[in-house]
Amino acid sequence: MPAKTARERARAEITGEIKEAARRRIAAQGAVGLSLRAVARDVGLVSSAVYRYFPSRDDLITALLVDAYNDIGRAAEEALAATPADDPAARWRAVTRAIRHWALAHRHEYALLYGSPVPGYRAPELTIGPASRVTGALASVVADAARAGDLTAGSPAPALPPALRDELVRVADVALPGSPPDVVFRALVAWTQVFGLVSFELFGHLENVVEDRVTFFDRATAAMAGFVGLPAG
Amino acid sequence: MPAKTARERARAEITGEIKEAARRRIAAQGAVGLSLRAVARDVGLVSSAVYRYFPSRDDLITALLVDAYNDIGRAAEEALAATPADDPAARWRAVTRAIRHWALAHRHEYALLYGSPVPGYRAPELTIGPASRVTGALASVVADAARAGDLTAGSPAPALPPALRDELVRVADVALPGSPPDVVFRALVAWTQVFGLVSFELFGHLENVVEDRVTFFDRATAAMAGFVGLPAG
DNA sequence: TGTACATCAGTGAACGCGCGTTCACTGATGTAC
DNA sequence: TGTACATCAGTGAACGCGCGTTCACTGATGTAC
Repeated sequence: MPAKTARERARAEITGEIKEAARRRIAAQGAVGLSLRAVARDVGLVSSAVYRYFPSRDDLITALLVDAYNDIGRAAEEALAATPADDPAARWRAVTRAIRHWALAHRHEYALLYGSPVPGYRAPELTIGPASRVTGALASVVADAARAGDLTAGSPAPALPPALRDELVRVADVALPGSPPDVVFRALVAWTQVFGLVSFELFGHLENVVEDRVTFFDRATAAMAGFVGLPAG
Repeated sequence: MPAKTARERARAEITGEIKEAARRRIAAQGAVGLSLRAVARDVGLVSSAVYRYFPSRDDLITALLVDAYNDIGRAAEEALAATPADDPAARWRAVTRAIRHWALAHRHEYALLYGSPVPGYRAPELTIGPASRVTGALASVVADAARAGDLTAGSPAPALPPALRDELVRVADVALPGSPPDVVFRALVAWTQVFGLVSFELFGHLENVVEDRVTFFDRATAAMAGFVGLPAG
């Protein structure tokens, strides 16, 4: 790698400043209303100058989307790495907690990732990789436990039709190597529960229902860990 | 009730036309981008005329929100009413299916209700009643079964701290009369799972994961019915 | 039943605003010889 | 090391657009006597 020129360093820095300003705007008003001109103003640039860095508003949103997926993914992976491998229930708790914490600390970014799609915006293929990191962290809690033979029976498995079993085998190959279809099935159900609960909390649907959110979340994910068959260490 | 005057009838009719046009706009482009002027154009009115019917754009959105909550609530209640009371698992299936069907048929309205909140828009108190109808239908499946003594053990209950138990007792009073805290707890977890899964499907997070959505949804909600302890009839 | 006045729906122009994107330009940085 | 040219970041004006909301008005509908 040749040494970076002044121009290259300046470019990287200003690209970062633009994204940072956009993140602040999103934190304040959400991603839908994100305005290139406002971002330019915040950075101290003329609006047309932003086009030297991002070809369009959509490209800026894509960059932020990718960053956010990587960010929440990293948080989940770090939580996983910090928890002993021989306590599957604790690992599930750690990863789900990390997801919730990241979501609370980045409400509008979470909404960008997991809320209603931004109208008129279509996320390109390149977001798929970063998007799968969080899910990968959750999946590996289950897959590691399954491979180690640590899973308890979990909830009684409903009879899965052959076509669905085949699909689940394919999912296992990609995300939960070594896990049988029943386990993959329960992991997917628990996966939707985690994000369902986080979204409900963030989007106001727990209002007047559950006030002690931390405790409820912990018990809920613990119950779902039991559903999946993850034993406490 | 005195007979309606021509003015009153016209008013009701045009109010309906405005809401209908707004619904079509939302179906096409989502609620965030909803424009009073566009709606006025669709109805054949000048934009300022809409203000004779709704004092502001936010009030129009509120009206649509209330209608949508009532609509999905009604769908859930009808599904409940159409299923024999002595088969709790079938009732859970019927209500969750109704929710998913309504969501698929009204994607953007679902997003308005359960997706990211519209920035700058704060739903007023009067939306709470209609909002609780769907949830009430789900809750009564569980509560009816509990009152009839039909619940099986369900998933092993994690030890709930006293403060949370108290909260759950309060929730039971409002929504699940006669259900003990453990049952309320599991019902809430299942509730978040249903909407988590529907949202994931609608918002594109099952892409490249599960393709046979109908089957997966059915088995997932069946598994969660088991988690709650709802017996098959 | 007819008249006089009050209510109200709808009009059309206007206010003030912000948006994404394009384009010809200037001046600084980088590169090749 | 110095010069000549190419690259590129940033400028400022402009295009064309749509938005929510207000306001004075006209004409139709409703009400009281």
